[in-house]
Amino acid sequence: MRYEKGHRDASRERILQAASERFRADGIAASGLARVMKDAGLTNGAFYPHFESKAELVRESLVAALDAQAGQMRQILAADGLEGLIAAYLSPKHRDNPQDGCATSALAAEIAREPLETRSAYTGRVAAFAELVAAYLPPHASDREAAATALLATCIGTLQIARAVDSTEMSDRILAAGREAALTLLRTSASSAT
Amino acid sequence: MRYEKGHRDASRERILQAASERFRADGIAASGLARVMKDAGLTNGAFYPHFESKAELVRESLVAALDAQAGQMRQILAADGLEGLIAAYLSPKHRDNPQDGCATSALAAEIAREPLETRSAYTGRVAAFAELVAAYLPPHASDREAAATALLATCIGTLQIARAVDSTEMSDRILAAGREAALTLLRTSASSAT
DNA sequence: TGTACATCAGTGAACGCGCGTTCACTGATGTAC
DNA sequence: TGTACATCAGTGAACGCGCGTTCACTGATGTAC
Repeated sequence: MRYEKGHRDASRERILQAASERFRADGIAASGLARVMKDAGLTNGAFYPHFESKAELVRESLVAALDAQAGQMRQILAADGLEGLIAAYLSPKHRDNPQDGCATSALAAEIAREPLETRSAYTGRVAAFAELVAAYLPPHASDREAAATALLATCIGTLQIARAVDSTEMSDRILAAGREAALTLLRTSASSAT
Repeated sequence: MRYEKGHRDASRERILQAASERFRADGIAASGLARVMKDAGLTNGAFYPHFESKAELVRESLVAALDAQAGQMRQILAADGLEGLIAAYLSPKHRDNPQDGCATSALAAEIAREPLETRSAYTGRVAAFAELVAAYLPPHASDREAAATALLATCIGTLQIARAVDSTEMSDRILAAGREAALTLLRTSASSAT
């Protein structure tokens, strides 16, 4: 072999990682492949042996980011429950590091404009997130799936507004308001009968 | 005058309207000025006598969209209260027509990457939205501003996820879950003491 | 053991295209005298 | 009243640039005989 075994796979992983960070940081449309490839330590031309098109890279890197996120969510939920997840999601650290954070809060509007195959892959992952969260809602709650989806939506909307405003003080207040609301939804779901 | 009085202002308004729709529909980075100008019934070159740069157009058209939205919100609130606003915001019609809808749900992530001046203009408008909503929360509620912000965030996050998923059925369920959660936040805010 | 060839991840220049932006010009109508 | 000029919103071609994509080539190492 001209390169050690696994070299090609390692390159592909580096491209996916670089792309998923770049897209979350700068947006999909605003990110060029040349920059992604440079971040991955490769040159322009090495892209197409790995991916068919930018659209395929978007889909694959989005799936990678979402699957990694699911793993992190599982860990946090196991350790600190839904309260822990809410605190971690609506934290200044998450707000200030979109490149390592939730793909939905960074890319939702752009995902809505992607080809069907990408949106379909996204849809499945979102449903999985909701199931993950629903499992931590009290078993007697009515429609846990819906409550879980709304809880996620509250977190996502809050983080996006917190990122868009230009005042740190106001942004912190928005995060706090979101945490409060998320906890309220959690408690309300806990007390609602089937 | 070579053109009737007000012609220039009318052109500027058409450019702003075309831009604000195009940006909300396709995103800022993915929208070209040539297309916007064509939508406004003008040619490329007529852009720069009206605006200094694309960044200025983004800021001005965003402000226009947000101010128009504030007017619509005021009307809906006056007629149907917060319940009416929630129903209108989290409706299939709004989901399916981003070009005429909420600028935040269409552009939040991109606004976060805009120059300070744009984010600053945005911040003021978001605070105004929160005030508008807060005025319809019961007067005895604790921290109405925070409750209003969280209510808006829930609506925004819900709409974005509803737009991103590829299944209409699931999207409808997401909207319903968001409406339910928003009403819960409204009721909880109403019953919380200062 | 030595030599010819195959393999293939990656290089780097080039393709056409649309981007944001610039600019010389048009042409209808105003004003000056 | 007639003529020369000023005004200015808009035209449309062009600028350099970075985009996604293509492709001839490299070079290290495998395999065949």
